[in-house]
Amino acid sequence: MRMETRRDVFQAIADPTRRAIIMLLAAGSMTPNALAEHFNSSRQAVSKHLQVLTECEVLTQEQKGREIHYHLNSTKMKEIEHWLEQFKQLLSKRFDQLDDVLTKLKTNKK
Amino acid sequence: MRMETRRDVFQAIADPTRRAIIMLLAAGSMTPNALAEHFNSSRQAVSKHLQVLTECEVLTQEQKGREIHYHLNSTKMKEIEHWLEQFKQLLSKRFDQLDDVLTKLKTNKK
DNA sequence: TATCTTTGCAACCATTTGGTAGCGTAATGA
DNA sequence: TCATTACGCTACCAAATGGTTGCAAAGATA
Repeated sequence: MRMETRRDVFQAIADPTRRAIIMLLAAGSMTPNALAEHFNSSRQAVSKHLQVLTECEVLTQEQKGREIHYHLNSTKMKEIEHWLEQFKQLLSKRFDQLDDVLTKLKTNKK
Repeated sequence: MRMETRRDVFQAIADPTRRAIIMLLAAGSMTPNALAEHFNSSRQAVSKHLQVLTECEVLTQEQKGREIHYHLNSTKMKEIEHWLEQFKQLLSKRFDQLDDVLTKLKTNKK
């Protein structure tokens, strides 16, 4: 029973196709059709992923006539970076504590 | 029509509860019951997440009597880091190209 | 030994996901 | 003007997800 649809960067990068789309858009903005050509999946399938990515605010749309150009909002990706940073800090803290324990054992042995 | 169950680090961190579990385990190994106390969800729900995380090889189990201690395989997290690194490189490349264009425009104006 | 505790596992359920097919609309181009 | 193209949107489908309840196994404890 999920309360609400979770739409965050972490969900954005959960799907391999979406990760590929992000990578392609990191190289430059593209239209759905141009993107779809890079995949086996249909235009609609890619379009759905683009929708998800837009909801996650990883992408922004720019209408140009009948074409829509999708741009990457690279700042959103920093959330992942930030989370990883916190994770690494927790890890290093743990190893610091382990160091403490080892140091104490040493001094006790003296 | 999904071909196979996707089980990778990216799917592991897609769920907020799983991200929290990873954070807790970054501080030190724990049993399912101890973990479940940190959440509103039931032991079984947490256990399911642990199962997913184990399948993703983000966690390893260690049986100690009737208790099971879950440990973090922090090396798996490097996959995320690696992906982010690639992403950033692509981004910077794009900006380099933009720089090229700007430089050329400058020289043309001369 | 009998009982409690920790845990995995299977069954089940509602919702979400990733995908397809088809329709409507608006812009482009002959 | 008429055909084509690019796209969003809806409806639909099978599989996956996140969650629950209940049960069984095996270790701890009295």
